[in-house]
Amino acid sequence: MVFHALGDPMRFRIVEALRTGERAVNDLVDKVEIHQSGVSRHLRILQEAGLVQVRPEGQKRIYSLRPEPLRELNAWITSYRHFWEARLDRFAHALKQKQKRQLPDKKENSK
Amino acid sequence: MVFHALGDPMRFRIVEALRTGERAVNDLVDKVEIHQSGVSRHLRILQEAGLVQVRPEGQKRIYSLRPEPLRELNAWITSYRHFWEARLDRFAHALKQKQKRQLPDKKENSK
DNA sequence: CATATATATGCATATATATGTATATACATA
DNA sequence: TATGTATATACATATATATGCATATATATG
Repeated sequence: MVFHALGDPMRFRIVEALRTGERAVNDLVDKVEIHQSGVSRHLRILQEAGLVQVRPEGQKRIYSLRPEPLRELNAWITSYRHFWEARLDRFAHALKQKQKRQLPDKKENSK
Repeated sequence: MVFHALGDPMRFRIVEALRTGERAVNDLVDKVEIHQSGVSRHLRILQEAGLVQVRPEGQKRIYSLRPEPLRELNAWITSYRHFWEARLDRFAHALKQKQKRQLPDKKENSK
């Protein structure tokens, strides 16, 4: 749901625009060059994905980011970290071989 | 591009299936319940997004994850971390007040 | 209350997307 | 070479999506 919401370029731009702080709808319209109705609909989708929240202020409606889904996204991507490191190892192997000579036998419990 | 690629539920499942290691197309077909042609097309899209790579092995084609876009995704989400922490501070405030009493004046350079 | 401002939504439409079926392509093997 | 296996792709189609326009709704202000 979050990936889908961020998958649209316009919505991504809106999220990036909200990065620096809360914004009224028309402020966002000025940034992304689509019609106001489109921005409102994108905001709706972002809201349904939990990525933004609204706060009325007079006749304006102030949108801001909700950290929760971003935190979850971070958790998800973090769960792949071992995978990156495993990949890096391929290239880091030679380097480690070098290091072994510097630090002869440093707790080598991995196969 | 990466968000869009991961935004489709089937492609997300394929990525998750590749998490544990490389897989031939038919292995993936067994996991996600769509037709083989669909899986091939999703793999194409994932490949265009840089998320997977292929390696031929006999008549099979072995797909595996490419760490690079995931690393970039991590970099992107990390750039929002200060934002999360700012939000967390609202709730962490009371806790910090408590801690202050335990550790009276610990280098309080923040405003 | 009339009018202006800010935002959301119904409608129409063009485009994108996901999917299955059938088929092409590539490789292996008898 | 003929056949089987594995995968990709052309085609058709149903559905989703993004967008603008017009309008409804809500709030502020004269």
